[in-house]
This record gives sequence, C-alpha cells and structure tokens, in this order.
Amino acid sequence: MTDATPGPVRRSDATKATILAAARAQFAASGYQSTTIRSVATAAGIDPSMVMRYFGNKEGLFAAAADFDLRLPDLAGVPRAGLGPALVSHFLDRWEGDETLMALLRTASTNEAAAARMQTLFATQMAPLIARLSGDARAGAAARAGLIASQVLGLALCRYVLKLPPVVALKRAEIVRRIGATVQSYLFDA
Amino acid sequence: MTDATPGPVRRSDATKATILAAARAQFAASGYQSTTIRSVATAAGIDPSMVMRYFGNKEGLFAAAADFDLRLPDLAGVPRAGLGPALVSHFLDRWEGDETLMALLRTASTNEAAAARMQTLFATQMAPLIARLSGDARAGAAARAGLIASQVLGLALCRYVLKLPPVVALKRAEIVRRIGATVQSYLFDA
DNA sequence: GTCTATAATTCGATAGAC
DNA sequence: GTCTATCGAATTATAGAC
Repeated sequence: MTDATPGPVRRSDATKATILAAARAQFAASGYQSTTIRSVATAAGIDPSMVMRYFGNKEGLFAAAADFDLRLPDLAGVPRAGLGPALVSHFLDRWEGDETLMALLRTASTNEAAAARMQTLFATQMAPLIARLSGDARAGAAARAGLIASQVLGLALCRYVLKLPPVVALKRAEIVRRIGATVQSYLFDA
Repeated sequence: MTDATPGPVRRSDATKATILAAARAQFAASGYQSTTIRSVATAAGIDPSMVMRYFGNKEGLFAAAADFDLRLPDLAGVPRAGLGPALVSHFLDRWEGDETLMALLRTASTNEAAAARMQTLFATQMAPLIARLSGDARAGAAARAGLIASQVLGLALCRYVLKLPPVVALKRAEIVRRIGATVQSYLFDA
C-alpha cells in the first residue's frame, strides 16, 4: 500500500486517535478510577507506554478524551413556544451520539478535575445560550440556566447512567414533550 | 466507669457504628473507589482488619453504609395543589441532613452494585408513593415517578455533587417553588 | 476483640533497547 | 516510533499472636 501524503508518514496520529477512542469508551463506561492506562492500551492494541508518551500521564489522557463541544444549535428559526422541546431534542441527540458526555458525567461524580471541567462547560457554552434565548437580565439568566441544567443532567443520569427502568422506558417523543415543557417554563416563567 | 447494661458489654456495636459513620463520610465525599478500608479505619481510629472482621470485605462495608430509608413523609394533610413543593422540601431536608444519600449518588455513577441499589430504592420507596399520590394507573404512575426522579436527582447532582455555582446560589424558597411546580406537573398533568 | 505481619495484586511511571 | 523490563507505591485480604 503506497502512501500519497506529502512529508513523513504520521502514523502517530492514527495511534493517538485509536487511543482516544478506547479511552473515551472506558471513561464513559467505568469513570476515572476504574479506567487504567493498561486497560486502555490493551483495548487499543498498543503498548501502555505509548499512552504515557502521547499524553504524559493519566490526567492528560482524560483531559484529551473529555475535550469536546456541546455543538449548541442555532435556534433562530424556532418559534419561541417550541424552544424548550427543541433544546431537549438536541441534548438527546448529543447524549446518544457521543459517549464523551457520559464519560464526563460519570467521572465528574468522583473526580475534582472533571467536576471543574463540567462547570466550565456549563459556564462557557450552556449559560450564554440560555441568556440569549430567555432574553433575561444576567442574574436571572444564570438561575434559569442552572434550573435547566438540573433537569437535563438529571435526565441523563437516570436514563443513561443509573438506567432507572421507567426512565429508560420513556419514549423519545414523551421526553421531548414533558421535559421540554419544564425547560420552557424555566426559560420564560417568573 | 461502671457498666449497667445487662449481659456482655457489646463494645463491638460502638466500634461498628464508628466505622459506619467514617465510611459514610468518605463514600459521600469521594465515591467507592477512592474510599479505602485503610483510610476508613484510620478515620475511625481503629485497625483496618477490624473493618474486614465486621463487614467481610469492601462491598459489605458499602452495603452496610448505604442502607437507609428515604423516610418519605405522610402527606395526607397536604392539599393536592401543594404536593409538589412539599415533596421537594422534604427531599432537600433529606439531602442536607444525611450524607448517606450523597454517598449513594456519588458511588452509583461508577459502581454497578450502587446503581442497582439506587434502582431498588426508587422502586420500593419512591415509585409507590408517587403512585399513591397521583392516583394514576400503574403504568402512568411509573412514568410520573421516573420524571420526578430525573428532576430531583438532577437537582442533587448539580447542587451537592457538581456544585454548579448558579444552582448552589439558588435560595431554598425558590427551589421549593420552581422545582416544586415541575414536580406538581409531573404528578398530575397529562 | 484487637492488632501485627505479610501475602498477592494491581497500577502509574521510568529507563532504555531496537 | 514502539516495545521490554522493572521500580515503587498502594490496595485488598488472610493468617495468626496476644
């Protein structure tokens, strides 16, 4: 197999991506402490020392694996009355399509660094969007964002982490409708 | 110091209680994996082998430390319109007065046994109460209980575990009012 | 009932050969 | 860039003296 890319063949990039994928999967499934450099390396089919070489230490590996974007959507075209359900629908997509979020949530319960990262994620991505949508003053917007976070994260916790049967059994449409109504209330009600 | 109790002096009971208190505190603060038998024993001022003697192994220690009662209140005298806020108020009391719940929540994210215990707690204590309060058919009541759990556990997660600043800053009265309204909706709305 | 000593693992991290 | 070998530390759990 010939290689047509110019310059040196950067095999390390592929290895890095493989390691990160394995790390994300294990952090999402077991949290920070149960995930070991050895087990990640085994899953990735490489030697444990490669993980150290690329990411320095276990903290560096987690930081690289938990780095991501909420990809909050542009909701300009959505009528005001449908913003709550639209937000819930978007979050369901993100939770189900990227295990990075679950890795962060699982880890944040027992790891200070992950909890801090969760705070940053909330402050830089979620809070500004809520402030813009609700059109509220800054102080009020922060409380609204906090209430919304409590409901959305609680849903993710019960459905994807704890797997409470009645929450797992909820149909997507019902979640969007009922939790969406709650988010709508937190966005605009006094 | 004389001992007036009949029968043998059960010093072991006091030791057991001391161990459990220390274990609960550490499980609540750090989760399952970070809590070690050694550190619990040190905090309790006894030898690590005593913990093994009384509880068999680490799992047994956690099971004993996380065994508790939600103490769900008798809400017979509460008018139907005030049930949501009354429930939220009660849960706030329980979360702030007993670190056992936080130990369970922190641990449930990364420990299968704790997650299973959380399911049992939900199914045996929370779901029946919701079914009774909502007066709904069994199937509908399960979904209502799940929705309420997602909001209440999400609040505890953001306020006591992740410590998101806007959620920590919320005054108790505002929590009871706004989250209470959500719970009320989940209890009775279609 | 309490403690000492230690066995048996497991993990993060380092040094260095190829 | 990849792997072998290994160190040092920490942990659960056991055996047994007092």
